[in-house]
Amino acid sequence: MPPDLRDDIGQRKPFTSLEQEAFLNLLRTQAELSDSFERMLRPHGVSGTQYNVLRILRGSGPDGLCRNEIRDRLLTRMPDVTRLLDRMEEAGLVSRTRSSEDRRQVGTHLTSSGRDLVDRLDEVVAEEHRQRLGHLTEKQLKTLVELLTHARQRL
Amino acid sequence: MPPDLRDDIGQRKPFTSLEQEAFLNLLRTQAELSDSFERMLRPHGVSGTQYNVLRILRGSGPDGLCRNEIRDRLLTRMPDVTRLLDRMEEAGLVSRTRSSEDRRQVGTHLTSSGRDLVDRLDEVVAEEHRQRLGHLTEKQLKTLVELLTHARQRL
DNA sequence: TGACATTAGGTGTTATCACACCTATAATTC
DNA sequence: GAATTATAGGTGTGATAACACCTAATGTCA
Repeated sequence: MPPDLRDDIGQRKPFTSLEQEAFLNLLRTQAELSDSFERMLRPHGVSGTQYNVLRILRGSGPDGLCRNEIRDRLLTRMPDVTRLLDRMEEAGLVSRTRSSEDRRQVGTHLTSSGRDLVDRLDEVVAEEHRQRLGHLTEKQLKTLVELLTHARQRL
Repeated sequence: MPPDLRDDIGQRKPFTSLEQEAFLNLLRTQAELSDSFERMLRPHGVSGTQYNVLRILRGSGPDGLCRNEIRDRLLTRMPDVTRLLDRMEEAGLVSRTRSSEDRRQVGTHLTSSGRDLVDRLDEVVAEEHRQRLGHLTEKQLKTLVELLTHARQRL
């Protein structure tokens, strides 16, 4: 029998509701998986959010995407994408070019170095996910995805 | 049919593995729920982590807990609990007293104001969870908790 | 076409996080 | 019981996140 969250965080009282228990379990599980993910990325010099940006840009055309498009596609809310991209530009992972049609827009796209990095990371990332979630069966993973998707339906 | 994560973040390619899809869904769902939770707490002047500390301290004796105990019970890793507690002390939510047996230890406990706050928040928090997760059935919530607990079993 | 709103991007500033390192007290061990 | 190790807490510092606000370019419409 796996230790449940209450044992884990040394809580004595029962949870006050099933909704609360689900929320706290979600927080805990995400925190542990993300911590591990960030530690895996660290030696490669990028944060989880930066890796997310690299993947987003790899999936888009050679002109790249504008800041707001990137912001909207990020998994987590990030109010200061400008300086996130500043840092990535400084690290040589992305570069920016102001559009000539709409001079307000600045397209951000991968440099070859950025593309190399994200390509190289594919394998490590896949291995990380196998390590962390590979013990769940296909059916369990599918159910988990379904339930998480369903959980997001309430604004 | 609820929109899946790929629609949500404008991703064109399919996920590379079921494990990855589960991980990304977990990140996304947690981010949305936490954002909402933080927004709910904001008018009350505490962050999610601070609220977590308030609950931890409410569940412990009148002597409170030492810093490391609090750190270990937090849902998310937090390397700088000292200054987190500094801020809460400054806000009048907790107070600290150095132990006389072991002069290294400092017990942190709720002030009456801190206790009032966490008690008052019970209702709002319960309502928030109902709002956000109340559309899941009891069976779904239980399954979700089980799967999240299981997902945490791999170190 | 000129005023106004909207949109894209950026900046200033403060709070918070994160890491490495430091100090004081207690426990251990020779 | 002196030296050493372990433990509890704290500090210094740079990086990042968060919030409000600002500027420039484009759209809209009286």
